[in-house]
Amino acid sequence: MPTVTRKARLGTPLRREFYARPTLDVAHDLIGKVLVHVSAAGITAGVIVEVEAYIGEGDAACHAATGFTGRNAPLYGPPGQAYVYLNYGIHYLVNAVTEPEGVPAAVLLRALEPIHGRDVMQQRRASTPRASHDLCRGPGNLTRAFGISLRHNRCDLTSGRLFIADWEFTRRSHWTPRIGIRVAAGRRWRCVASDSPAVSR
DNA sequence: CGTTCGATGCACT
DNA sequence: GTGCATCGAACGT
Repeated sequence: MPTVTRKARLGTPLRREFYARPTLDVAHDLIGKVLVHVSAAGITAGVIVEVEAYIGEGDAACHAATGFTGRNAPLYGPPGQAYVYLNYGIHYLVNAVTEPEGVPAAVLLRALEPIHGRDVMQQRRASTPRASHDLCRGPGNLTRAFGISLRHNRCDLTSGRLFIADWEFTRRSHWTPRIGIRVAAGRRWRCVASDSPAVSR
């Protein structure tokens, strides 16, 4: 079965030390890694090709810009856990928390290249058939394709059914300004795989 | 091509 | 009450 083959080729989940580093380093190194979700509907996996960094209370676009609140509490928690929230009342967005515990920062996952479970993604996306590179393009689209919701908030990405693992290929990447935000848009904290057809816009 | 705009929930002011 | 780290349909050119 392809399932077994793919799983066997996946590395083990990235360890907590990977996330307990400067956020820009983590963001850069997440390009080319693989997000995996083992769910009842099936296994989905995709190569991370677009991310954005949100760093600290001094970053006006970071949810921690107004200090500790109930919603942004995960940002202050241990690195390597997921921060999931509902955006525009419609879309779930998933982040990987970074930096040592107490430093509110995270990397937003914005796009993936599907490598397994495209049929499951397609079903979750509903509507019309989509090209592979469209299934997980955009932060709201990828959570939908992966079945990620508020249930995954604060879940541990270094163990369990939702995790990020090494992958056998590395990707060339470059930095651009963050997109879709209304403040602090000048910072070039968006990292994309340079040759990917699955990135935004 | 391009731009506008409605849907929709909730944290925060 | 306001404003989103969005998406896609519906327009206009």
